[in-house]
Amino acid sequence: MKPGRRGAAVTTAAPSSSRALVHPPRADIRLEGVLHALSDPMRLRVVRQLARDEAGLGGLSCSQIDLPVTKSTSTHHFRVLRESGVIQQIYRGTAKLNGLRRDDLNALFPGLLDSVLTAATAQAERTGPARGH
Amino acid sequence: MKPGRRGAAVTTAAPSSSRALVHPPRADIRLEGVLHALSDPMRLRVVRQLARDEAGLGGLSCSQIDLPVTKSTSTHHFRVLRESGVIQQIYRGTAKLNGLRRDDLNALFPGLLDSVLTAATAQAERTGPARGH
DNA sequence: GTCAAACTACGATGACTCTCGTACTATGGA
DNA sequence: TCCATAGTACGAGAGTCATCGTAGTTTGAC
Repeated sequence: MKPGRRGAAVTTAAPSSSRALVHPPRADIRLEGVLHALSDPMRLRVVRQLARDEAGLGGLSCSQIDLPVTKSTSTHHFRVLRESGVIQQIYRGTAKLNGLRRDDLNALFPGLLDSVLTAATAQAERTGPARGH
Repeated sequence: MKPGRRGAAVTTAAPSSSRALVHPPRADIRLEGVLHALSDPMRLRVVRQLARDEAGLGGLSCSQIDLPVTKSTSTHHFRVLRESGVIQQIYRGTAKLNGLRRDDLNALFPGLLDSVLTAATAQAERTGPARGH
């Protein structure tokens, strides 16, 4: 039996390498799903790191993002983020590059992502001003 | 979550009737908790109805809010909303009046509540009116 | 071809959630 | 006093979630 990719949602374009990842099309992204995805501390952490990196390059690989969990748990969180429509993932060699779906999120839920990011930063400063940066 | 005095949260003032409800003080409200509370369709529905009513009076009683679940499930959702800091509840006779904690939320997470409400309305309009295919 | 790196799949486990029904308490009136 | 109204408490069932460990796949380099 094949790994059987469920769904068959539009995969925006030809991946730069080979394997394809299923992303929900913009119209299928649900507010409840996005809020749920963002309500987990680990996933919020991923999103913040992606946002911080955003200006520079095209994305961060999973292993570049520092999470205090095992790799398989990490995979789980990245999948939740992708399937809820928060992030985009493309294979690049053996790595997988992650980026926020800013355009889609802003089109559907104007201001939401930014207010969550701002709130997360504010809360982090409030809670632990004496910590990593 | 034992009902037992967790934290001794400040109950903003003398209740107009008698029984006291425990609310988290502003500083204890966590972004993850708020996002989680808002990620449930029923609770989002409650919050939207409270927002719609907001201009007028002081609050809606639980039974005025239309939810397609039993009373005990309803109680559960109101508690999650209260304990996460999203709503405020006060007893008024046999009823319990509910209102959004707008000031606290805006102070902690500027713009978040409004962008969620806007997003929820937009999504409802997108999904609701046509229901085409 | 072989090997390491990066990530996935699968199965398990313990915790939490949403839902309900039934029984209970508190309040305000007839 | 008795009763209806509004909501709570408790317990159960079904489901989902976060986490892990182990085993597997894909890719690129040697």
